[in-house]
Amino acid sequence: MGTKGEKLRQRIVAAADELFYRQGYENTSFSDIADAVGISRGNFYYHFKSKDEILNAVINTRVSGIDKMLNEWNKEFTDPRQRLYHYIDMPLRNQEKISLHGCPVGSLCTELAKASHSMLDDANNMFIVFRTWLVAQLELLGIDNNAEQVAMHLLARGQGIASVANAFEDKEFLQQEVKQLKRWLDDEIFDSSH
Amino acid sequence: MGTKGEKLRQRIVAAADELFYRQGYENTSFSDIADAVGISRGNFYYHFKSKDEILNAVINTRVSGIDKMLNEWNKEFTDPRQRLYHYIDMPLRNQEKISLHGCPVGSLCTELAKASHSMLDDANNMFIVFRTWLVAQLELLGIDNNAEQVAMHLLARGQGIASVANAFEDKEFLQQEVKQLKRWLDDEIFDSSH
DNA sequence: GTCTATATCGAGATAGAC
DNA sequence: GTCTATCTCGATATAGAC
Repeated sequence: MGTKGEKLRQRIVAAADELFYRQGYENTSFSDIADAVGISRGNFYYHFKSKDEILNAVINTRVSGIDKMLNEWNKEFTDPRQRLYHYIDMPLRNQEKISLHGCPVGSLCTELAKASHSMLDDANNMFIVFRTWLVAQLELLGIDNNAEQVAMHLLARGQGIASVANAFEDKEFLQQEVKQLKRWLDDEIFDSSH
Repeated sequence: MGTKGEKLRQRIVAAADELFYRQGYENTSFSDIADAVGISRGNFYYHFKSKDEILNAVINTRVSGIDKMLNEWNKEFTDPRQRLYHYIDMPLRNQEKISLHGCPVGSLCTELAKASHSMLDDANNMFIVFRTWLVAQLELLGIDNNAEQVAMHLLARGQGIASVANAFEDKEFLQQEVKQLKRWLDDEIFDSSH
């Protein structure tokens, strides 16, 4: 509500978000987050009663952050093709972080899946927001028989690029693959739609 | 050396291998492994002095297991194309496990990368064994200018399929994507090579 | 070799002073 | 609201009996 407490809460979530991305959820302790924010562990529990609670807050922040970003893309680009190019270029714009820490969406889902964590379903919403947006762009281009399938394919291609670029810490590979994915979009999607 | 101790050691590694795949490395405790094998925690330390040591053993087992599997494929299929089809079909053959636990190669590398674990380089050898084999098959088909790049592309496609299938626990998606990847191989690689 | 303690540490979580 | 203890638990790891 604009109070000082709310702002601190946001700072905690932001710090946790960054640490979960860099170190993973389970590798990040309350001490890590508290240290990053500059508060004590005890104070931490005033704002979040459990680790699941902060994970939930981080996921919600990421989901709404993705949603906000896509809305900005919609304003920035009127042509659905440009929007899709911009999506595909995303790994390129974040190549430094991705080669170091993978995709923030996929690596969290992978971690939660391994842990059989109940919040995997919530984390999947990060994917779903992207997918919904992708489907919308594809339908604007007249692709409506298999838009969902193409959208899922684009998600998977991005995950494959991020995973391998991360494992090998290889930015050149990432760049190659983004180029190749753009060609695929040109040949298979854009050409076939008119 | 065929002693009883060696056999128990192998049983420990096999149990750890399975548990690391299902639960992840860090989520698996010595107690988990000891319970699975049916020995005490204390006995465990007679065979492996640290958790890193058992991780190392699991990675080596997986690397040599992959190597052995690929050699068997080489015997089973003489045509490099058949071999590549068989590679691409691998997620299909393991679709149950992959939708539940992801790719055993990629998910371990992702976990070790997040933890900044020094053994990530060793884990990457799992990828490299596959890649080397893929390059060999592609070169047999006369693809030698960009065989490495195509091999890396195939690795990444597999990772994308496994990651998303795992996050959504979606076998249908996995099946669709394998089909699509086969078409890509037909159109982009096989057609262009003659 | 295999076991039962046990040591040690760091994690999540709580209580209560201020 | 924020802090300093403190509790509890489970993990890695060790010691030493058998």
